[in-house]
Amino acid sequence: MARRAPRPAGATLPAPGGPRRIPDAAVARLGTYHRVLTDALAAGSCTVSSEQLAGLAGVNASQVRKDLSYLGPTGTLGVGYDVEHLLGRIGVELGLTRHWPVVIVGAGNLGRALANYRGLAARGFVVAGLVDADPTKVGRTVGGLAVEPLEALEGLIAERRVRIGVIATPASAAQEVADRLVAAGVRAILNFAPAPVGVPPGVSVRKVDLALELQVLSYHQVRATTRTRGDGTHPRRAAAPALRPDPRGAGR
Amino acid sequence: MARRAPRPAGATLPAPGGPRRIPDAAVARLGTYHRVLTDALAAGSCTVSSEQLAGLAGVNASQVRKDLSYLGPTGTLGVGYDVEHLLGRIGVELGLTRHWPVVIVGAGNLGRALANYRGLAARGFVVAGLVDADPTKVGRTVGGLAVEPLEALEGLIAERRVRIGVIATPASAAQEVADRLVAAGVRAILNFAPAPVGVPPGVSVRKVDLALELQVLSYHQVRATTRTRGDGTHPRRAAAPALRPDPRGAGR
DNA sequence: TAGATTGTTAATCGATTAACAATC
DNA sequence: TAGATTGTTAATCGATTAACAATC
Repeated sequence: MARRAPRPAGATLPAPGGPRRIPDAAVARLGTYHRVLTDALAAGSCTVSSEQLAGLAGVNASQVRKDLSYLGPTGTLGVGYDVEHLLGRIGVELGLTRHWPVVIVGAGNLGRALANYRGLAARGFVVAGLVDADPTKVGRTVGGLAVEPLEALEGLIAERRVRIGVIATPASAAQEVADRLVAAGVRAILNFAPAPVGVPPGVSVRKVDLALELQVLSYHQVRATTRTRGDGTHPRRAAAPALRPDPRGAGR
Repeated sequence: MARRAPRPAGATLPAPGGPRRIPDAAVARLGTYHRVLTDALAAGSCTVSSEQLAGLAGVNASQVRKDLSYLGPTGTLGVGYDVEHLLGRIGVELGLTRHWPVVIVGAGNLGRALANYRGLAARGFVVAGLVDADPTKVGRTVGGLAVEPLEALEGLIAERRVRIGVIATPASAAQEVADRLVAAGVRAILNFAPAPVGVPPGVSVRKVDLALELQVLSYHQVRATTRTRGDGTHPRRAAAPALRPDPRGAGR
C-alpha cells in the first residue's frame, strides 16, 4: 500500500468546503454556555464575567474568552458580558434560532427514545419523520409520530425539507442508509450505529457509540484495580504465538 | 477570583490515582479495532497489517501502530498482527472479557432505551438495575427488568456489585444522583443529563449530550449556507448594547 | 482614579502523523 | 535474500491555558 507522501512544509490546507471557523469542540462548549446562560437569565443575572461563566460551565476562564472570541467582540472591558446579548449572538451563530427538521432512520429502542426525547424539541430539532425497514414496526405511533416505511425516506426528506439525518439502525445497515440520506439531500448525519459511515465531502458526520463510552469507563476500572507497574513498562511477551500465514483457517 | 498560579516550568504532574497509561481517545479506538477484528476473524482473516486494520477502522495506519503499542509488542515484524491474539490482548486491557453490572438511574425514554439496548449486553454490560424517582414508573417492566424505586439505589449497588452508573435523569437531578452513586460505591459514571456533574478524584465520568451533538451539526449547516467572508474577519459590532450594571432586571 | 475584565498573543500541552531503523 | 511490516522517535498539528496590554 502506497506510503503517504510527506506534506510540503508550511503548506496551508485548502480547507474543503470553505473555511470552518469554529472548531467543533468550541461549538459544543458554546452550546453549553447557551444553556447555562439561559438559566442565569431566568435567575436574574444581567451580566456575567468569563470567570463566572467558566464556573457555571465547568471549564477554564481563558477558554471561555477564547471560545467567545470566535463570535467577534461580545463583552465590555472591565464589566463582562451582557447575558441577553450573548445568548442572542450564540443562538444566531449555532442556528439555535431556527427549526431543524430531522429524520430518524430506525425505530428500534434507540430510535424511539430519540423520537420521544423532549430535549431535542426544546432546542429546535423537530422530528419530521421516523422510518423503519421492518413492516411490523410501520404504523406504530411513537411520541405522536407514526413510523413510516423505509421506502418513504426520500419523499419525506424532500417534502419536509430535512437537512439532518439520524442513523439508529444496526451496523450492517448504516452505510446504505447514509448513502440514501445523502442522495436525498441530507447534509449532516448523526450516527448511532456502531460502524463508521463514509460520506462525500461537504457532508458532516458525528458519531456516538454508547457501548464505546462504557468501554472507556470499564478500562478505567481495569486500570484502577490492576496494580500498576511503577516504571510504566509492559512485560515483554514472546510476541504473537506461532503465526499461521493465513491458510484460511475456518472461522471458529 | 484568584488567578491561577503559573505552573512551574518542567514540573511533572503527580497523576492522581496512579498513571493512566492509555489516553481515552486511544482506548475508544482500541474498542473499535476489537469490533472490526471480530468481524475480520469471522470472515476468515488470520492476520492483518496495520494498513488493513486502519482501513477497516477508518483511521491512519500510524495511529493504529501507535495505539497498539500501548499494549506492548503485539505484532510480528514483516508479517503483521495475529487477529485472535490481538483480540485477546485488547479484550483483556479494556475489560471486555468481564461482565460489568451497570445501574441506570431514570426510566424515561432514554433510560428505557438503554435498558433495552442489546448492544450493551453484547459487550459485557449487564443492566443490573433500573431505578426511577417517579412512583408511577416503578414496577413497570423494561427489557425483562422491573423498574425499582430510587430508594433502592444504594442497596442494589451493594448487592449486585455495581461499579458503573448511568445517569438518564433531567439536568436538575443529575448532581444529586451522582453524589448518591459515588457514595454507594460506584466508580464510573456515564452522564446523559445535559448538566456537568462533579465527582471526587478517582471517579471517572463520561458525558454524552445528544442535543449538543445535533447542535454541532446545525452549526455546520449554518456555516455552509451563510456566505463566508473571505478574510475570516467578523463585522465589528459596536460591542454589547448599553450595559445595565445588574439592577436585578426582572427576568424578561 | 483604581479596580476589574476583556480580547489576544505566547506558552504549553497533548494528540496525530510521518519517517525510518530494526528485523522477520 | 529481498520485500514487508512493526515499533518507536521525531515532526507536525491543533487545542488548551497562562499572561498581559488595552481600556472601560
